[in-house]
Amino acid sequence: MSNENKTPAPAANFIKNIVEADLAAGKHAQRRWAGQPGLAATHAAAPLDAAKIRTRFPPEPNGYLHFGHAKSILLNFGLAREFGGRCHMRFDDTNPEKEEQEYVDSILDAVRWLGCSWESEGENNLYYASNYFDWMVQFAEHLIATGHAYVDSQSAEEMRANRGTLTQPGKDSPFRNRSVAENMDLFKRMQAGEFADGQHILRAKIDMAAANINLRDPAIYRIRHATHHNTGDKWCVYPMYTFAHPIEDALECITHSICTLEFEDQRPFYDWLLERLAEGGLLQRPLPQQIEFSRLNLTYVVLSKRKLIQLVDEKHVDGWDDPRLPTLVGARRRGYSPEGFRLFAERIGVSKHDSLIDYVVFEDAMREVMNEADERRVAVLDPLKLIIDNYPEGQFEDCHAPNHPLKPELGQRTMPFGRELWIEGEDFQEVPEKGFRRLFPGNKARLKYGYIVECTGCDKDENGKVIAVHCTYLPDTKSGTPGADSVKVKGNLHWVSAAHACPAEIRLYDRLFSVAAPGGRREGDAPELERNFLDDINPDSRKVITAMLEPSLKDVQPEQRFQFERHGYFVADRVDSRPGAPVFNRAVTLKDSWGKGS
RNA sequence: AGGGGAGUCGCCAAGUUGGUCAAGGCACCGGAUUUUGAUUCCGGCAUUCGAAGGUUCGAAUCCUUCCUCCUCUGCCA
Repeated sequence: MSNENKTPAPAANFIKNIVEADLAAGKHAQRRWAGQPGLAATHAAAPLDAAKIRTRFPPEPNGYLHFGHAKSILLNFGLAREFGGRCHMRFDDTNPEKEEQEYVDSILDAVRWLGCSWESEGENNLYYASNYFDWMVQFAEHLIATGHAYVDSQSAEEMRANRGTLTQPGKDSPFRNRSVAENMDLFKRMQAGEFADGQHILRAKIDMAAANINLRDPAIYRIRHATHHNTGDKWCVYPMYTFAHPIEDALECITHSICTLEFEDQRPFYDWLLERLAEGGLLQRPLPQQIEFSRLNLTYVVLSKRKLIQLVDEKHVDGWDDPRLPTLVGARRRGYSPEGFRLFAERIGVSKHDSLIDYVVFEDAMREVMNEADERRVAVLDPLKLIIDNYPEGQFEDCHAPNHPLKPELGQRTMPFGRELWIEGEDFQEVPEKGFRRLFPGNKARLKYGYIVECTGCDKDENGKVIAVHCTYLPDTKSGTPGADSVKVKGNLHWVSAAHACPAEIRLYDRLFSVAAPGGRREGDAPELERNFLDDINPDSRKVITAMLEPSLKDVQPEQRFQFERHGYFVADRVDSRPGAPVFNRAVTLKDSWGKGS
C-alpha cells in the first residue's frame, strides 16, 4: 500500500503478461550472452546474460518509417526498458536488390528521435542481418546434411503451380528426393556462382500437403547476382526472410520476437527451423518466441508503404518529410513530439484485435504533451487592424505575458502595446451571432495582458469589407494593475502591436484525407465500385498564410515549438525557418468548443 | 469441415485459475473554475461482454452449436 506516485502504472497487455510469466518461471534465467551474436558454443562459454529479456526492432532498410513503426519501436524498446532488458536495433537487410544506406541513416535517426536507444549498459546492440550470412549458409548446409533441405530446380512458375491452393495440397517437386550429396554439391555451386538467378533454389523439406502453406517446403535460399549495400559482391545467394529472421533472433539471444499479425502463419516454420538447428547444437536454448500483435490503423491516414510511395512519387505531397505524411520524418517536421508518440502508444495499447484508432486520440495525446511542455506566444493569423482612438499616437508601453500559465517559473516576456494593433479577423463581428462574446459595436472585451476596450465601430472598403475596427480603451484596466478587474468582460483577445509585429509565413496543416477510411467503401456504393484513396485527398490540407507574430518570435531556432494562444501548437520549420526569418508549421490546433455546445 | 487469428460502451482496451468484474483512456453530455470559448475540476456515460443453448448456488470468464471480421497460395519482408 506504499503506493507513491501520480503516474499510473502502464496498462497491461497480453505481451507483458507473457513476459511476466516467463520471468516468473525463470524461463530465460540460464541464458548466456557473449556480448555479441553467435552460435550456441560461443554463448555457452560466456557469462549469464545480464539482460532479463531481449527484444528487437528489425526494419528492412528499404523505406521510411511511419506511425505504424513507431508503435512497434515503442513497444519493443519499452518492453526492454520496463523489464530490465535490451532492445536490439537490427536491419533485416537480406535482399540485396531493395536496400540502401540512405534508409538505414534515416531509420536510425527516427528511432533516436523517438527517444529509443540501442546502446546501454556498455552494449551497442546495432546489428545487420547481412553480417550473419556466413552462419546462415552454414545452417542451410546443416539442414541439407540432416535431410531437412533440398535444392529444387523447378522454375518459379512450376513451384507456384505445384504449391497447391488454400484448399488443395501441393505436389512434391520431382527434385525433392535428391541425395544429400547432390544437394550439397548443388548448393555449393550455387554459392560459387555457377548458376543464373532462379535456376535453382534451396527449399526446406517439410510437407507439401501441409494445411499451412508456409510449411509446403518453403524457399529458404535463392540465387541473386547482385551487389549488397553491406556485403558487396561477396555473395550470390541470399536467404529468404522466412529462413533468416528466426536465425537472426536466435543468434542475438532474442527472448521475445514481436511482430505483426500477418506473420502468425509463419510461426510454425519459425519454430520448426530453430528446433532443427538447436537439436544440431548450433543454437542456444531456450529459443526465441515469436509473438504477434495487431498493426496500427489510424483514421484519415494511409500507412501502407505502397500508398505512401505513391503519394510521394506522384507529388501529392512534397517528399517523405512532408508534414502531412504519417512518416516519422514528416511528424518531426510537423512539430509532433516524441513524448506525444509515447503517450499515444500507451493509450492505444497492444492486442490482437484488428483495430482502427481514431485520429483524435493521436492529436489529443500530442495536445496533452504540448500543453504541458510548450511556452505560449501570440500570433495573429488573419490580421485585422484595431485602432484605439483614445490612445495617443506614437505612444507605446510594455505589457507582460507569462511564458507558461501553469509554470510561473518560466517567467514572462514583454509585448509592446500601442494605438494600432493587429487582432484576429474572426474576433470582430459587426452583427454578432448568438453567443459571440468578442468585439462588436458596443461590446467590451479584454486585449489579453493589456487593456479592456470597448468597440465603437469599423471602417469598410467600397465592397463592404471590414478593413479596420475602432475602439476606446479603459485606462485603469491594464492587466496586473489594481483596477484591472473592475470591469468584467467575457471575451479575451490576443493581439500584436502593428508597429512591432513580425510578419511570417505560417503553414496551416490539416489532415491529408478528408474521409476516415481513404479509398474505403461508403454507404450506398455499388458493389462493383472501386474507390481510389487519392480521390479522398483533402484539397485544403495545407494553407500558407502570412501571419503577424509577436516580436519575441522573430529569432526562434528551427524546431522550437510554441503554443500560439487560442490557436494551437506551432513549430519553426526545421528546413525553411531561420532566426530572423521564421517559418512556422501548425502541428495541431487547440480544442475548440465554440459553436459546439453553448 | 483448408489453415491460422479475432469478436467486451461510438473508438481503443483491462479482465482470461468462474463469485462486488463489467477497470482505464479517447469521444460525448452536464456543471464549476479560468485574462487562451484552451487547460484544470467535479459529475454522467455497457443489468451487459458477437448469437443461441448448456453446466453451476453463481459465467465476459467452462462446454456445445452458430454468426461476423481479419489473414495465408512472392525465388518480398
